[in-house]
Amino acid sequence: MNDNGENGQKKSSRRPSQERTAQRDPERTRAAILEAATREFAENGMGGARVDGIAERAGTNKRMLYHYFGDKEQLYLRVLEEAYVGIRTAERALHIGDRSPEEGIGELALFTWRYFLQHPEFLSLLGTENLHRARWLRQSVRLKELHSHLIGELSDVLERGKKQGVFVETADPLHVYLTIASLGYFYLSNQYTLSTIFGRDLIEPTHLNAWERHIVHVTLASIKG
Amino acid sequence: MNDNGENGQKKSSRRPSQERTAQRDPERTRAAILEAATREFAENGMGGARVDGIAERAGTNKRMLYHYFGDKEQLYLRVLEEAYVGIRTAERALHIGDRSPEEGIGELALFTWRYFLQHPEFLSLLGTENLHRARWLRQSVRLKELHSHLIGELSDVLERGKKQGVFVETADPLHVYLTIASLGYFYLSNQYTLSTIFGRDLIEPTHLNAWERHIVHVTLASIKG
DNA sequence: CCATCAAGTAACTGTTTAGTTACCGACTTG
DNA sequence: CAAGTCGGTAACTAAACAGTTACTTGATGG
Repeated sequence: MNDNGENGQKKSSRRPSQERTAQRDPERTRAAILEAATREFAENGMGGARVDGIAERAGTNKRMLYHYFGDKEQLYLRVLEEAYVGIRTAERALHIGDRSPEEGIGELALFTWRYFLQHPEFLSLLGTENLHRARWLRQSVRLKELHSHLIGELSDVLERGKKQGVFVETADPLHVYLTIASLGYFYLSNQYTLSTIFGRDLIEPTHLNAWERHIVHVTLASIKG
Repeated sequence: MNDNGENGQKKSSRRPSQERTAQRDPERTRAAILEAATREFAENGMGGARVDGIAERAGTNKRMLYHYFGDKEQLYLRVLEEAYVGIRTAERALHIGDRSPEEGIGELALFTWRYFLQHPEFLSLLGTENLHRARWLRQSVRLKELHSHLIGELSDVLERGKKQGVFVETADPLHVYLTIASLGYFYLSNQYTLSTIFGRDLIEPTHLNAWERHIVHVTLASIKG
């Protein structure tokens, strides 16, 4: 298997790196398990996910999975944490405070919708976690502080809009965020039953674009003064 | 389903009565299994639900479950069908066309929110079914026709509102329904993760009432002309 | 150059699970 | 009342499952 034509270089001052460690690479194995687990949990939920399935997807075996992550539940929690870190990090990079209040809210709505669209596994993990009443999320120490920033930034934007008279005084940051997230989450996560019962393929680009515009419109219409 | 409410009365003048049939009552056993299955599937999803768990909740055993419903998957589909029939039946009884267009839409929004609030198992089943990409719902013959009525009625109300000049011309019946359902579904089905990450108990009556008003407000604000 | 330790494999274990079979007992009917 | 049917019970089976153990391989450093 090792037809790597490179010299077997040893004793370099640096850690054995990429090309050499095609066979043995703890970092990569670990990352592969995490990614495989994300897909397995997203596709099958906590009850339906199979440890063997994750190991196979990751191109390794159960022994490594238990070695790096303890057990199925701890692995699941890591997957969930990573998913939250992913969206909140990307969100922060938006800097919605740098624009006009209306543009800022519009940008947040657009970003959220597109992030949901590109990360169906995130929506799925949220659904699974809520089915279990946030049983694992509640145990997470890392995630609580991750979210105060979002509400804080959103709150600033709304305040500015209120002072400028473009937003109503009753506009609430949590309500605004929940509105944006609701409209994106439901449409995408329930697209399968909705498409079936209403006989319209919701994932078609035309409908997708119409709903994107709808989200921005509804969000702004609900707070405009 | 079987509208024969009482137990099967025979041509004999003396009917097998309550105390007699405490031991044997096919209708009740069947109904008990269906209700137990609804709870088990809602709480644990398809992958997490246990056939033994359903039998135990129903106060019977697996043999009866397989006798009446075939297997786990068919039982699940029956549960899902009944859940849809439940909401669509109650919805129909609203007769939103009997009021002014604005009141009609407002009533639909209120009804949907309150139904979701009182039937968390329905939301949970939807989530499970969508996790599996409507794999079982797609097989259902009964459910397709159930939903054309909703869109039809909603469409009439919107048309009337447009003619009266209270709704914008671009208002779309599916979008209106999706807006209402989105805002209710996300808030309730994701209440556990949301309450955790935002540190606010969303199920508290104060917040519940605020969100109810918000849904009606947002829905109408998005279509008012 | 060999002792050591970490990465990795694969077979195994005890338990849980969906689904089945053998049987029971009450009621109906010919 | 014999025979059959239907509602119901409980023990069983084969497969799947999460988690473990015994082992191999290969790099490193004394």
